[in-house]
Amino acid sequence: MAIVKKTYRDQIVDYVYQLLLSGELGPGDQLKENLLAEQMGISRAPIREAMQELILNGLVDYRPQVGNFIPILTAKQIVDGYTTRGVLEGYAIMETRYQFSREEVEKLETLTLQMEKNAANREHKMVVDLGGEFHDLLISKSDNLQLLEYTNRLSLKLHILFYKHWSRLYSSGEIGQRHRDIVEGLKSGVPDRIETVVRRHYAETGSKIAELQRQKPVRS
Amino acid sequence: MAIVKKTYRDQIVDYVYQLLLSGELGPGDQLKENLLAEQMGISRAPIREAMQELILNGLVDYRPQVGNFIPILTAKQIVDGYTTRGVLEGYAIMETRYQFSREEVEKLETLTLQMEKNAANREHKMVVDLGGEFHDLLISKSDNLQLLEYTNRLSLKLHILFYKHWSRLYSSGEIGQRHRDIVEGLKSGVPDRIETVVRRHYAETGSKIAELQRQKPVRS
DNA sequence: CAACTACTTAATGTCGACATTCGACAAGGA
DNA sequence: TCCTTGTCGAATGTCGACATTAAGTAGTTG
Repeated sequence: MAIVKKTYRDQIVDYVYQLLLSGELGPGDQLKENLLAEQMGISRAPIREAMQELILNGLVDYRPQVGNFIPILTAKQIVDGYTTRGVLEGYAIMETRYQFSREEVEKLETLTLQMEKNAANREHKMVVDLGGEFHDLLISKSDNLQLLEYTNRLSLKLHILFYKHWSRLYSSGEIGQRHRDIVEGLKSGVPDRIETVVRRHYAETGSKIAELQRQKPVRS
Repeated sequence: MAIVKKTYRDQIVDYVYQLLLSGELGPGDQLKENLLAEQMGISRAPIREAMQELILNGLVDYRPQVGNFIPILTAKQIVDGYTTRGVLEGYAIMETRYQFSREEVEKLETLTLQMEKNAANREHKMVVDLGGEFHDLLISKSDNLQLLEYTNRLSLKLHILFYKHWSRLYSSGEIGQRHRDIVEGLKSGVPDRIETVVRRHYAETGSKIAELQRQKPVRS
């Protein structure tokens, strides 16, 4: 395992991700270049370059001459984000539906059971990790890098911005049912079927999160 | 009409677009920060920030500690790019298929005829402009900003990188048939139909351009 | 002659300081 | 009271210089 010497820019991006995931930074907060530079012991130049990446990935709202802010998404923006994700991943999975081996399908079913179990035990972190594994396996067959690029960027954005909500998203039963539907759609081999199931899955996830957001729209 | 005072960063991005569209810059060329700074009479800082945007939009390949280069896309990358565009736009149009008025559909048909006519007269620039208008009208009904963001970015990337090929893409008859198929799919109101037609349209466009690229893979 | 090494060059990566601009707040007047 | 205006502070936008690194080149050695 090679030790890659990352440029400051990448380190800054990761650092901001951590701030967001840990809750130290939330919707509406401003990312001040001076402060970040001071905290990391570097100058503002690489920070401003890292900002561009965060802006383009939708994790930061840029207001000229004013600053960069963590976006406050409306319910519609949340739903639209997940809908778009469903469109991208639905296609990726549909197109590669025949490439899954029997072992891989069984792995998906095992992951579903594990998710159900951990959800029942309130092991939210485990549920999230297992869900990530389930998701990664599903789209792993695609070799359309352009499609995967957008998919990964959008996944990252949604993950970082809404990670905190995941623990209250679904009941154990719902999680099981949802993922079983996806696996069944995949096993059916019918193009429309799997694509529709995936789209619906993300549409409903978006609605759920938008609903949670609505319950506490502002931050402390 | 307000005069918007653009930041240097945006001006640089536009400048690079012009260099690409005019052919002064082509696949494999390096964008040297010093040179750009000198040409525009500014320092390298805003140029490096503009680079981030170009990189994230796929118009520049970044190689750490080496430089930024205009990408040389493989045939598969070209096809994948257009395929992805078909997925995004196909969904956007499918979802809004009932929102088109009679006048707007007639406008689409008029544009198709005009494209045919101009293509027959070798007025390539006009064909491109009309095609853009056709395309813009088709996706104008969507209010999913996340979807439109990816769509627009991808359109821009493909437009800028392959603009030079458009003049030899299609015969007049092909252009007419293609766009008539899309309009017919829209008029049918059948979800699968219009989405499939749009996907196929872009898949074929991608194949065509990849083929042209293959004929002259390197640049003068 | 091939391969390895040290050097050189030219580009990117980073820094600290200065210039500019937005937004808040206070003072003044209708 | 409300609106306008001027001032001020803090943040972003930009600059020029220096540090670092990758790749080519010349030289050396087997």
